[in-house]
Amino acid sequence: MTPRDSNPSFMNGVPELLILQLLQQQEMYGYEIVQAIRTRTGAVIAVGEGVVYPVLHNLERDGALTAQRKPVNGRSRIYYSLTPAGARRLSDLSTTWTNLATAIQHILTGGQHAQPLA
Amino acid sequence: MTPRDSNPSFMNGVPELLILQLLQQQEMYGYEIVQAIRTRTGAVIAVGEGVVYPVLHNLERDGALTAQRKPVNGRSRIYYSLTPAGARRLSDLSTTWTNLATAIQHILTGGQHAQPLA
DNA sequence: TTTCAATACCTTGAACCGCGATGTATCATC
DNA sequence: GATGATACATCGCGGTTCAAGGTATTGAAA
Repeated sequence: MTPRDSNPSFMNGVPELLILQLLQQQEMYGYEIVQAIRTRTGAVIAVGEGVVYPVLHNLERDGALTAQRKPVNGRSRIYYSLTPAGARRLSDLSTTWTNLATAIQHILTGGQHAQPLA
Repeated sequence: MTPRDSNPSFMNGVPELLILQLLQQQEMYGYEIVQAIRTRTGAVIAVGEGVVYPVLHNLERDGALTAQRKPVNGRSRIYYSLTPAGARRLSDLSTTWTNLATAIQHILTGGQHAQPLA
């Protein structure tokens, strides 16, 4: 009864988190984001365009991003910027992620005192 | 061509990682693992039995665990132990996870020097 | 000059994982 | 003798992610 908002897996939403974080630092376009994630993580994380573009569309639909089309070098780019709502969303996801990673790290270190991740 | 084994999402397999880690410390049975994860993470992570039992079955099938049935207080428990293969698997997953979490943390901290997670 | 690689956008089908629900059975408690 | 905790198990749903494909422009190579 009452379908309710379905429960996403507790580990999902990382691409969204990364994208929001990147856009908080500077406005970017989709293709740029794909490469930024690849390069800044030393290719440890590589999300494809098939992941990034849908996320961007959803975030824009939800009012977390604004899009602005700009022709550059004869190529059409769509630059995305964080809205205040997007910043809030980033803040929430970031907190959730840190709690999660800390909890996992806690188990991995054998329940001892948490070790720094790096 | 050549169908290949499909690529799991880069964020999956965390329950498996946690279970392997717990079993490395001591042998445990399914129901116990469910609660151990809940309590040791302060309820930040709560995987249900619908997650744990299938993972245990798969790990046993893959030779990463051995199962041993023990009646305790008239209740039948199935205790699982890590095999050497399981220990290797844990080591691999653990490394992968740490790399991943470090990479994400690196982006979250704005590409500066990584901050300790806890 | 045509062909290839890179840029830049996009969608779609399938896979997989995790989730809640559900089911069985035993034990202790009330 | 009903309820709740223990302990096992499975199943279908749904969401995320993935690879693959598609369009179009630019610039370099062949």
